[in-house]
Amino acid sequence: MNDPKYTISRWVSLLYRYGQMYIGDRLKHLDIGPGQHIFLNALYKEDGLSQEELSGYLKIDKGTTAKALKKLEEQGYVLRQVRDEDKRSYRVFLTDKALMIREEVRSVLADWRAIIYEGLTEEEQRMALGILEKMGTNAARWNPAQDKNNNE
Amino acid sequence: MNDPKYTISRWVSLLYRYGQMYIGDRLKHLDIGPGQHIFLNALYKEDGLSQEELSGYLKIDKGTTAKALKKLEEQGYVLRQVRDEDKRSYRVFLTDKALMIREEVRSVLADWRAIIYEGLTEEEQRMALGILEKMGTNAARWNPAQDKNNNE
DNA sequence: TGATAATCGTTGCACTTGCCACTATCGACT
DNA sequence: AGTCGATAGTGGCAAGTGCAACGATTATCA
Repeated sequence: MNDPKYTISRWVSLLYRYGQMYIGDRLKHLDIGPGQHIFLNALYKEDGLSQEELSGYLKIDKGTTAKALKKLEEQGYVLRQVRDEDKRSYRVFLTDKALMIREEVRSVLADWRAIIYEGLTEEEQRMALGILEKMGTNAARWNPAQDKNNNE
Repeated sequence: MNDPKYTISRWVSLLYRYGQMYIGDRLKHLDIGPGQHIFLNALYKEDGLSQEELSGYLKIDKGTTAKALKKLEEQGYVLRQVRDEDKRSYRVFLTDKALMIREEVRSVLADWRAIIYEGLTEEEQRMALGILEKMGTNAARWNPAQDKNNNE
């Protein structure tokens, strides 16, 4: 009787994994893996953040953030400069190379969204985002690990 | 203007990763990692499946499935016996050890669901599942990789 | 000021996951 | 029966992710 209700995490898992595959596939010709686009997009939204701020905003471990940004820097999509006010931290900036592919990266996400939104009414789409946001917020609020990166 | 709409994948990513963390944390005393509970649960629902059927049902790569089941077998939660009718494939069975923790495993998932459902009305919860299911189905239908495991 | 705690970032480790190549077996077809 | 393609499962590789330990810098405070 309660069986079907247990499958939310299965759908979430599927959506996450398939999304990673789709994005990775569409961006691999730019040498951007599924672990990096999320940082690019965050920086498209606001440039010059520190790694800690990125970790807090995306709720991603700072070690993971460091690795992703290191790779993005090696590929020339990003450059990091030490802050004068605090030499422990960087400011992460997008390069021209990153700005050049901005629309392409965004359109990949938009395409993926279109795929999973297929057959949903406008109303349902709005609701989907709203509900996901609520659930995501719940998840983030619960998680103790989040205390470490709580700089929003 | 279209910025906020792009964040679905971010919520999905967050929900997936935090769910993995939560489940991993709650089950680590049983030596069950976040990569294994999903298989246990599938087997709780239907025992004796082959690895290929599990892969197809969960839409998970068969290599990943093989590794997860190998580990579950080493830990004594599962045993695999070759089918007579087809010696290439196994039947995967739960052991008593796995059945013994069935309710615990399920309650962890139920707890996680309760956490992310917090503040949602019954109606919204139903809708959440329905919409996730639609989006998941869309994702699964699109993905070409899925052709390889399409045994549902 | 000097000692101690907190913070930003890096690195190593373990685990999950997907992809690909490979083996063994099965099925279909001549 | 013999051959060849398809299928189930394995193992190696690479990438993403979280965690914990660490170094460097900054902040706190006695």
